Amino acid sequence: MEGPAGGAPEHARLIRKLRSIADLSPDAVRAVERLPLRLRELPADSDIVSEGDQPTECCLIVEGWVARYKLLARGQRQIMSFHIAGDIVDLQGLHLKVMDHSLCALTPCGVAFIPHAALEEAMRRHPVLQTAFWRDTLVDAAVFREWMAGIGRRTAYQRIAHLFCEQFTRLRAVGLGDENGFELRITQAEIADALGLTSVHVNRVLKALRQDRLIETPGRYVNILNWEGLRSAGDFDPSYLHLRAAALNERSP
Amino acid sequence: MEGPAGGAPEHARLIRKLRSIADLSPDAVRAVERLPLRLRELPADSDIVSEGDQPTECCLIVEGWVARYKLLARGQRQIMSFHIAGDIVDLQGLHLKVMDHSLCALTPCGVAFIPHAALEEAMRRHPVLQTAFWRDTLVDAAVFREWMAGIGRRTAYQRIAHLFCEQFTRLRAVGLGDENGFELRITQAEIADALGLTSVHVNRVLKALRQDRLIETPGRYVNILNWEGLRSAGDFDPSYLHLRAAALNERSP
DNA sequence: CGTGTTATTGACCAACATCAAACTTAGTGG
DNA sequence: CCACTAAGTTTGATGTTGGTCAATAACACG
Repeated sequence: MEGPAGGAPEHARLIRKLRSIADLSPDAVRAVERLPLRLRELPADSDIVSEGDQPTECCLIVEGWVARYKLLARGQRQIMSFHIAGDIVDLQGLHLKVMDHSLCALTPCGVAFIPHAALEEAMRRHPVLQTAFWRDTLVDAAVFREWMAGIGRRTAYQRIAHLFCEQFTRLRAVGLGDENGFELRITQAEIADALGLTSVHVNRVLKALRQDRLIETPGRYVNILNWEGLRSAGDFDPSYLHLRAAALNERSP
Repeated sequence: MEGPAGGAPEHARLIRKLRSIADLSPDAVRAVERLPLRLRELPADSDIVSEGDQPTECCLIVEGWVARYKLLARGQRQIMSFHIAGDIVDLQGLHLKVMDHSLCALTPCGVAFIPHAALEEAMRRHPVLQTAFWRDTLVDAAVFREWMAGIGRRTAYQRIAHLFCEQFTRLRAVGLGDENGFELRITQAEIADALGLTSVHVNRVLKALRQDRLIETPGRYVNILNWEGLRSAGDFDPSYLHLRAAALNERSP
């Protein structure tokens, strides 16, 4: 019954993620492995949680890409973060009872719901887990701040370069993504909604990034031709991701 | 020994703030009152904490306005939040050891430093305090998200209207601010850095807001002439502040 | 294959930035 | 109390990034 990482693959993803940002005791790992998961498959474009909901479970992403977004008055959408396997996307629901935004599957997704009560019990028994989960919500906030700085003060070219650096780094930190690139499982319109741009402009900037030989984009794949060039174009410094050194090293070429 | 709110005025501000977002037991209130505070007066334009620091205390604002900001590659500044009396501005330092941004006094400020150890001890003894502080960091994150949506998708006019609604609501929620307005203790350049604009453009938009009879700005004061107009111009809905009903009602005209 | 989605490109436009200068306000020191 | 100064506000002229509108091309999937 025990998988290669000492639990079901769903638990393993979560443990890998928590290990990328915090140090877990063996005891805590076992507690995570015992968390009850209610597994579900969601089609693309379906909401996982919606603004106004009062969830009683948290949602762990097992497979696929998820977006956190708000809809504004004139129907515009702002995506505030992308999430990948291992992320628990609504830990905040533990303490903020009403959702002030929505979460949506961008690709077909495997997700696992964990009752708030089970998480609370695990945290009570293992304060290190409490630290890890709180820390995780703080890292999310740090990413919000970095995105805010990008949207407010960086050019479209810098923003897209920065986004690619961030996604690549985050995927590598949890053992996904390849040596020199990653599969970008979102459309240009979704990039636009994340960066405060239009899809037309995203398309033009991507062309420029290709022409500058920073990336190649065969199909849905982003192949990084020149990491240092992309990093400096995007003014990317991964400190704000607060990754542990071990996880960060996964990125180096 | 007990003041009007049952403690020194510095503690009272913090309690008032925590009460605006969470329900505190009398026991927890007493624990907050016993938190050791190291008081300091800071001149305007001085950093309270800087990017790269590894603080061992948290900073409570007792008087004045504070900005959270990042400096980017080309010397541009993005302000990510404003803070007022009662806010603990770097609770995240409890779990993220290295600051990924800075905090700066915009006005002369009274601040109180609280050792991490004292906060941790209080939270261990009173789990409700732990909930309240975690919740506070989650509300901060909710505000980041709202600002991100504004910078990414709202016009300059909407953003400024929204900011004024937010500041007014937050000041009222902790018992500061007047019936129909508040003292705006920041410059137009600082508004610009918060909203991803230039000070020139902020100035022009303020003129438009005045001409539309939404506000008056005698000196540093923002007088709200038409709350409903300002609210709808800024597409402001206070849900994301996650204020308790009692605190929210302080805003109604 | 067809049909809907996504990507790409062009022509034109608007919001906001940049540059520069004048004006107002708030301190500061004599 | 008044000059002097520095900071902040206001305004105009002009430039640029990125938006809008629209059409076509390339995919993806049943």
